[in-house]
Amino acid sequence: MNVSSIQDEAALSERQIGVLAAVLRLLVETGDRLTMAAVARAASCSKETLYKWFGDRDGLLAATVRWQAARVRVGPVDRSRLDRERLAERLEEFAINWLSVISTDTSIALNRVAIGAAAKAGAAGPGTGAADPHSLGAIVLENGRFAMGRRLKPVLEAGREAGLLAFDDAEEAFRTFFGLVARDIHIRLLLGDRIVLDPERIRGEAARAVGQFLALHGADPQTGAAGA
Amino acid sequence: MNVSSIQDEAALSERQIGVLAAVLRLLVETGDRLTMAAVARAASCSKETLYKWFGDRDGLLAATVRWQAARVRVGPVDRSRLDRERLAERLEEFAINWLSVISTDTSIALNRVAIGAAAKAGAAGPGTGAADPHSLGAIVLENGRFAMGRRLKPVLEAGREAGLLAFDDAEEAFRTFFGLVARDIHIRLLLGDRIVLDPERIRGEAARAVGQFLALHGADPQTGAAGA
DNA sequence: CTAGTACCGTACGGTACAGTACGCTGCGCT
DNA sequence: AGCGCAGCGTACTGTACCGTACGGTACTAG
Repeated sequence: MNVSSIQDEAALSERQIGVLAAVLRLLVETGDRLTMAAVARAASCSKETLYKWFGDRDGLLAATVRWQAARVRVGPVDRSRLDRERLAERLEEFAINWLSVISTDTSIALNRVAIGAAAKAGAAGPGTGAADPHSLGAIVLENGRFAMGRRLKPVLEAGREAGLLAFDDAEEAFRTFFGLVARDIHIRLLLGDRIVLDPERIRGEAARAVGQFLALHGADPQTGAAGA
Repeated sequence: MNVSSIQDEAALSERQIGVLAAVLRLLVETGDRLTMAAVARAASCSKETLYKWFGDRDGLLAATVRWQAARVRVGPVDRSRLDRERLAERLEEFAINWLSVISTDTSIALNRVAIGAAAKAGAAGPGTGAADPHSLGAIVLENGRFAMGRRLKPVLEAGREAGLLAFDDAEEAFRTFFGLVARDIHIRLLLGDRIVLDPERIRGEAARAVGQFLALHGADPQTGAAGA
């Protein structure tokens, strides 16, 4: 199906990035009613060029998702001397960043497209084994949920080494943090519920989530961890 | 757009229910590649009848979602004398039920369709005000997330009155519970990640979530609440 | 037996859109 | 100048599918 002249790490020309930006804009504006003709028009290029570059409608979508996902990266882990204050700050920063990203129009649009793609391909799967790693859903997951896990876990482990956190499994601890941050927000946004998420509110949500997480996994002098 | 000969509370005939069941089956099997012709074939009825009954493709989808959502209801709130044991049991029951539902093929398919519909209608909205209450997304939200909230909040409040729980706002407490139960599971399922959720695992997740929730909002003799 | 009703099966019109073919333009190279 | 190439714009093909129309069938009422 997907010839993909664009390999994973192939550099994108300026022009091609323009195309992807146009795709993203259209995706946000018109939902998944995205047509190749509309992309060509919006990007001032010909359909034939689109097919030459991206091989396929799916290839175009995948390239867009990959490209957008690549720009989510944020500041590196500052591993230097953790005290409780610094750790909480770091976690809050993560939470704020995460909430800011998932409430973005582009993030919502991309997640919706990926979920739609998963719906199309969902039934054919053999049941055993993980989902096709080239699917949009896998890409979004990989660059969203899992990337965040990879970035946060070192922080958690540093916190544990510094005696500030207590947990058995960093993955589990991260998932709890994830749940405390997102709660019902993500699914509501995806389903079209209009939630006001101004920076104020995001900051508040982040502070609450971090407080709760520390209440669960903060290392009290006397208590062990409460995790499963 | 949607003429909907089927009003919200109109009784569905046996035959019509058969059609909706077929829609659901096809939705699970073929993703949102659902065509009216396929439905007619699967339900052994004519397309014309489909249009007469449901007015529209959207109407058919909405009827299916409503019908399926209506069967999520579960046991009533047993308000009789709460002790800590009983409360935890009740919460676990909720969590187990919730996880069981959202990991169902049909639930996933329906959520995906609703999210896809939200994607199509997403950009046209005026921005202010809530989403169209007739949209599939709104229906799913109303019968899923919000129905669960309405059912769980009395339990939480009963727990508070019995001195077992401490929180300021039942809605906020519920959202925390929601986050602790679902964590990253729902979004991963929607995006096509294959997670094994056997009853064993579900029970474990539920127990953990309840433990964490009680750690956050359980009324210790000495401590106030930690909620925001 | 005739008329009416409710429905099945299928054929048809119309439209939207993926993917392809082709002509034309401008640019670098020799 | 002549050649090749990258790419724009557009016209074209094929297909999928929504929504409708129509003929045929079973069943009921009078």
